[in-house]
Amino acid sequence: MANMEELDGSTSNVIYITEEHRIEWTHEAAKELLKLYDEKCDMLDSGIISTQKKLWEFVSKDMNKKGYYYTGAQCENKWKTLKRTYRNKMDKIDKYGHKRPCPFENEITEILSKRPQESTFNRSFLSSKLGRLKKKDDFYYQMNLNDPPGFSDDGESQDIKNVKLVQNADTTDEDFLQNTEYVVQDSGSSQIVEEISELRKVVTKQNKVQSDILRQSNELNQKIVHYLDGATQRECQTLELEETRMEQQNEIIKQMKLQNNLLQKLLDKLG
DNA sequence: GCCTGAAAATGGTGGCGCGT
DNA sequence: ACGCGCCACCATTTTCAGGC
Repeated sequence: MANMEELDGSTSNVIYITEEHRIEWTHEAAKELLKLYDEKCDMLDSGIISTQKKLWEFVSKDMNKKGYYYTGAQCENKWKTLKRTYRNKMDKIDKYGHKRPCPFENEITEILSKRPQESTFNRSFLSSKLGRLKKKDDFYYQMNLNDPPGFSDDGESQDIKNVKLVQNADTTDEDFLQNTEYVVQDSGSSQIVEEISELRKVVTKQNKVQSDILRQSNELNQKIVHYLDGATQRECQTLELEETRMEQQNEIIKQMKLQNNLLQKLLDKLG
């Protein structure tokens, strides 16, 4: 590689640019990219990040903090390339059964398995799944590290451990980005992002468990309702049968009375 | 409230140049 | 031949402003 330009003063995480301004991705940088992308996707899912574009800006900023100087667009491109390479490899496995090592196969598999909508081209599904979770005007999120989202009732707490990521209609996305940057830097950088991500996972898990319980409860209730409906129906049928039986008995009694009358008249004539 | 068209967002793909 | 990084373009969906 001729005429390389070293952008980073440190000896590690060195990035080179060629005469044609082609950047190079080191193995470590790509691995970091996948890790950050996975994290940021979690934040996108939970609505902390509003769009994919912002996601790549955040990834880029975090990469910069770790000494990897790539733009959001470059990060996005790298992800696309990695995904394409991954798919090509998988296609070849399907077609020819043989396998050459695919870089970051495990990492990409994990990311795609968590987000199946990304593994195939299906925009409508993607949109319905992720959605634009919030309209820009509604964009108002609060994160509290002591309490997972939705579990805190003290939004005004001044506890320094707490972190708030807030954007309302009066703030621009850029303001929000900068404020978020400020808060995150002040509060311990990527560790907090990781904690948010972890907390989100816990909440998601709890929500899933709750959802499962509710679903099972609903199924049980439906069965009970179904059983009760059946019981009511059977009871109605029993009543109807009973009524019919009573009517038949009345009819029998009526006929017997007529018979008795006739017999009485016959006896009177005979004797 | 509904409709419409422009703009934005997003993922996929083809092609180019380069290196191996 | 193949892989990689990048760019440009396409198809589709969503958002949003404007008009009725």
